Amino acid sequence: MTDIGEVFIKHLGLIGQLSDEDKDALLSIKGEVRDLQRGEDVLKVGDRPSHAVVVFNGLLQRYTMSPQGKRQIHSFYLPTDAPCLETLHIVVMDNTLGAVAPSRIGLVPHPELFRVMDAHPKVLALIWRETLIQAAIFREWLMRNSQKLAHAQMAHFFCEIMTRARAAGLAQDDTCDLPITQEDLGDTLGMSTVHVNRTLMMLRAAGMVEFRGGKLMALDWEKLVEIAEFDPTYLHLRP
Amino acid sequence: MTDIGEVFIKHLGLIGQLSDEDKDALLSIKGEVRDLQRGEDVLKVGDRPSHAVVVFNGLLQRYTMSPQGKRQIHSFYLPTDAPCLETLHIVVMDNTLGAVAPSRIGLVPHPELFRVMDAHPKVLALIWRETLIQAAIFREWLMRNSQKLAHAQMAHFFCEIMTRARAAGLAQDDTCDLPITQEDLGDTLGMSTVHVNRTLMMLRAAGMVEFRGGKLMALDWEKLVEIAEFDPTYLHLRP
DNA sequence: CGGCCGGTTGATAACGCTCAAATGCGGTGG
DNA sequence: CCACCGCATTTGAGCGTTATCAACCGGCCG
Repeated sequence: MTDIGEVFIKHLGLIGQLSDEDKDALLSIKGEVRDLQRGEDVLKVGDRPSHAVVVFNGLLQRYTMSPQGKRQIHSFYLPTDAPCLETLHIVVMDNTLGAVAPSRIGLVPHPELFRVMDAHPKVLALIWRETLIQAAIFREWLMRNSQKLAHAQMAHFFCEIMTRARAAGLAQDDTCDLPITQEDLGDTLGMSTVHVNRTLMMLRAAGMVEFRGGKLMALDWEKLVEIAEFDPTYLHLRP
Repeated sequence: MTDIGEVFIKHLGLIGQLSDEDKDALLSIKGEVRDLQRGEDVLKVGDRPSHAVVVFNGLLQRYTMSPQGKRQIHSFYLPTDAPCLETLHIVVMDNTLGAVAPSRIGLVPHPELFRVMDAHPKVLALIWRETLIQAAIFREWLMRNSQKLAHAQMAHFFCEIMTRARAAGLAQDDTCDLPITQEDLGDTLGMSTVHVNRTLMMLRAAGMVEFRGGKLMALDWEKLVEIAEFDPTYLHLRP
């Protein structure tokens, strides 16, 4: 599936309702399809983008690098997610969007989006809403990384990914793809690779979760949610 | 100054340009003025707000409480800031907005804002932009709390507050108000009160910054910026 | 004057980092 | 098919940062 409109319909449908006219308008959106290799960046710090992005498959990351070369990952974008909608109103990128795994994306020209939003207020409202939900996720990550212990942090992250994957129809049973390394996980949670490894083994030994070879398996979802104190409200998904 | 329109003009003026017509429209906004005591909340978790907020004076905080009663502060709002614009498109509050210090605020009915935004696309664009800048700040806080050492974290926070206060015309020389306790600071940076105290004394002893009695004084701004690795780009202020 | 809140100080322990090395594993070339 | 290489994961040991607990100080307000 490489139709930008379809992805928007699916993604925005998770957080609100679209009329048939809105959907038709979204389907009229034209953009460029592009393949990315692992580690390749699309939008970089300082860029003035003229496109937003949608993810067809693979996995994207949003991150910043500190002067000493430390990376902080701010978000992951699963297939059907639409990163960088904020570029519609933020001129200069203060972070970088890239592929963590080989990915296929769509580049959506801003004018196309403005055209649809101008004629369809509900689409504008939902796209705005999507950017606000991203902000809510940043807040949750701030809380998670600031005050949870390593194992609870990690459990919380896994809960979020699994919940989002399920909502997007990307999970089978209690399994979903998460093609990242332990180093990526460390740069997400703000902990060293060594500690990521040890924490991961604890969760594994406790029979809660298996994360290996880019696959995430929730072996005991209830327990995972419990130690993570995971409450999905902040994702603002439609019930 | 308790005119909501004037505050919006000032605040949005920091991040973009408004035409005279836009300004007139903003001045037509009517809302309720309210005084808050220290510790009083305006919008709570689970609320479905019908108003946004502007700060006339004092200081507001946005925060969440963990099940064990740990507080994470996500933002501070200085006078002229407009918190909770995101309630325009996010139905349910997943966090709480309250006063850290005695404050005077304006409650801005959503319909008033929609009325102005419908007729003035530039106002809509700037309000949207404002919510996106909030998100950029959350990202920076995530990075700060995840990978900086205590003293660098604190320096970074002080740099941000000072920069925002200066931009809003709230600072004299290298001094501005910051009416929070060391405990508040701890709940912001995700560290214990004891450690806040010790870190604060280090910065003080190093002659970089003085924070006492609700006043923040940058004694050596250059050095503060240096150890914080502070780069104000993420605030997206107009040059 | 007494109480309360915020700030300060000390001692101890937990958590997570760093450095360093070893293991496993998939892919490539001989 | 095997040897080798590079990358990710795993393991060990020692250290540093920060948390926790507890007590004390000092100012402000009733």
